[in-house]
Amino acid sequence: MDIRPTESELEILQVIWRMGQCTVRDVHEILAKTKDAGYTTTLKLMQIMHDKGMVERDTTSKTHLYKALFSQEQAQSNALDKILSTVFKGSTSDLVIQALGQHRASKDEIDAIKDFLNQFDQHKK
Amino acid sequence: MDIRPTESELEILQVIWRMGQCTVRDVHEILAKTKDAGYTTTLKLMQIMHDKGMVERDTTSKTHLYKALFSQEQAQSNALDKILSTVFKGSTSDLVIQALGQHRASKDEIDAIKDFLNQFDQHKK
DNA sequence: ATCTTAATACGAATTTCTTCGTACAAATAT
DNA sequence: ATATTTGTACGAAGAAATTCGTATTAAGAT
Repeated sequence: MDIRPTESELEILQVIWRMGQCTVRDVHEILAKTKDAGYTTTLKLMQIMHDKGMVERDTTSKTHLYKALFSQEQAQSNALDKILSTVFKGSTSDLVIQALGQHRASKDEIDAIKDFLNQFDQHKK
Repeated sequence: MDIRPTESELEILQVIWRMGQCTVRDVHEILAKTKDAGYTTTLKLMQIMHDKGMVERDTTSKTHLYKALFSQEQAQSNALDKILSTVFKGSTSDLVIQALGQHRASKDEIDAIKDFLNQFDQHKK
């Protein structure tokens, strides 16, 4: 399956990932807080996502229940691959340094990253 | 200006950034190696990018010369912001750790990142 | 001078994404 | 039972991105 959700699809997926499983209304109500789109717009998008095989749905009862067919981690991995090749010339370290430079991380976050790097080193040697 | 190049525009920008300045043919020939699109398609895209204010061009001679009006760094920053908010829930450390985990970095790259982190710490304290 | 090649301009077709209105069906309330 | 509310289906319009063909003009070759 092709994991390349569009902008709007990602907004919806975020809600689905957070809730694990949800209805069109669930999604719509959350999106409506920050955005202003009609209910049937959200419905249609979720139907299209179903057609594309991004989500599955349980149609047992009248109100359908949607679940994602891939994880947020997979979407993250995909998004990283894409920007690495399109704007970072493939350099992971450029990406990491840019990310750390522009969005300051907390001490805890930095420590987590350091730990990760040390673990990494050990594997290499 | 709005820095949100599309997929195709990014392919073109990569060439422009690399060469600093170039003609439609320059771009087209490089893209043609990996992709198969007509010359006028590339031309049209570059004209549109000009209309959008992404590139400037020198029309002194018949063959126009294009330059980017924003840097690769700006595009990187933008791309990072976008995926942070859409797939990483805003967590920079998640992004960094994912990036390091999935694309193995060389020893040098890891050292560069460590240096950067240490520098970072000092600023904080 | 004329022919050929190489360039830009531009309209238009195509595709993909987004949005919404309307129709209809099921569930709920009166 | 009937009316209202809540849901899905679906066509179609609108907008944005992509692609390409044709016309025209400028430069270079014969």
